[in-house]
Amino acid sequence: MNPERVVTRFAPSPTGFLHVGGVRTAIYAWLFAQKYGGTFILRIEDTDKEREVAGSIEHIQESLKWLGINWDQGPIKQSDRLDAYKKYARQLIDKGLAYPDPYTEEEVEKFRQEAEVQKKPFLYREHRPAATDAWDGTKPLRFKVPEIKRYTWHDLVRGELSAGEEALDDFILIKSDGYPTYNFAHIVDDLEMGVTHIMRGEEFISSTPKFLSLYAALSITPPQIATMPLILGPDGHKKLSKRDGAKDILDYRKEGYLPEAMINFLALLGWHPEGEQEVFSVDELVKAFEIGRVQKSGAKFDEAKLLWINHEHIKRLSPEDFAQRLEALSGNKVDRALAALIQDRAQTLGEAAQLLTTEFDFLAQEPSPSKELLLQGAKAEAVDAATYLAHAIELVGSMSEGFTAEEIKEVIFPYATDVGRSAVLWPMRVALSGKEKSPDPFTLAGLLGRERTIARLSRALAVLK
RNA sequence: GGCUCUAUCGUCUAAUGGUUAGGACGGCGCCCUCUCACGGCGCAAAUCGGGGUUCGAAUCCCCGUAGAGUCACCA
Repeated sequence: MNPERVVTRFAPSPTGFLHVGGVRTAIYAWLFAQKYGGTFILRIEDTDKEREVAGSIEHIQESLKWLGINWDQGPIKQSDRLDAYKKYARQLIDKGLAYPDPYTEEEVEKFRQEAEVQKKPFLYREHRPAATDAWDGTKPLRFKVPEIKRYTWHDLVRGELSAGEEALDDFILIKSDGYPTYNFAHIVDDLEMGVTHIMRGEEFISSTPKFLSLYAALSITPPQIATMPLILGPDGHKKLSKRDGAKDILDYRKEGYLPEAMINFLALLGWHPEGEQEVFSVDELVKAFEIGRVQKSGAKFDEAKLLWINHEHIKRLSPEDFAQRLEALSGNKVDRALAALIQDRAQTLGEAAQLLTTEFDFLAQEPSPSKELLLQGAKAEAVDAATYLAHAIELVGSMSEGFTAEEIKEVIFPYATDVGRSAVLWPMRVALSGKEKSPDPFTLAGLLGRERTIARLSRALAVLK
């Protein structure tokens, strides 16, 4: 493959947000272009003004930017290119391969219903008018399929594919509102933009013969086609849709998923390189990506595995990077020492941010643990626990040098091991954190510093007595 | 209904004619351990069914079955 020639594109329609299905198609097209040093184009297929949702284009761009999927060209809007479509439509008319549809929408709808009643596929070409007027732009312009035959083609993922004559029809090129259909516009655009490889979902397999007949009519060599498997919803076998709980990809950002984790997860949902590696950096994915290893069958979207991959990526972040991302998400300044404590514990940044205000608020809040809590896991009577705690306070108080977790452990641990670890460490830890669950007492003491440690321990001692 | 695609543990997948069918997630158990989390170790768990081809089939072929896609002035 000539690396200079690879041009791929992602061509969403601006009908709302991007969900994981669309994003994965974008990822594959982008990875492929990256791998071969090619060009990746963002094209907006806004030829259906009815379905267009305001703000979608910005939203789509923001989503791609968050993921780090950068485009080399675009966004190119199809609505800005109506002249180009007219030009090619004119070519087809001149060749006698396009004609205005004389029927009303109701009449066509009647044909369709008749076909359905007869349990036959609807084919407009069976009602193709014998003669038509010149196209004046007020009627839909239809393609006149020049040759009804079986088409066979090669798909980069599926191999040889073919479809019979039922897949060919006189489809609409230009709608009565002057906008082209997807079927026509994407072919013109891919040609003019020099697209070499098309990645798209399997819903387009059955219309591929239509495209191939149009390529032939325009004397174009079609680009390489790679059909992506569907992403299915978590329950059942249906294609993932907004109704099935498909979320806006930017919702994942809000919840504290890392973009690199998202890319890692989606890339592996329907593709896997050789070997058993599961966690990949984006660079590694680019290097490893092979279009031929894309899966043929659909994959269920498994939130649990996404969570796991996100956690893996969080753990691999530098502590400073983690803290900064946490700050970006929460909008608050984050204590670096606390951040270091929760980096291994939180599966998402959102969970991390929450930990900071709940389980890990012991730096800000003065704990006042009850006697019950102080003894809960201590395996010791109150009197004994009090004695041990008093001794622990003495030990800590006698430390003249540094006050790090390691040094505190050196002082306390031998004693605790001697008289019973749970009897010493549990009350001590609860005294410092006020929580049933928390990091170990040495870490806590190191964070709190000598004065606050002694204050908290003393307060707990009073409660025990 | 026509046309078309797909089919390995619950899930994501590896094995492109020869493996005790491998890994990961999730589940369960054990270890580490004052608790929680992290970490380590282990267990259960699959080739949709039936025919062929072959010394040998998850892999190739055929027939079923199941699921999916499509048959728009949507993409």
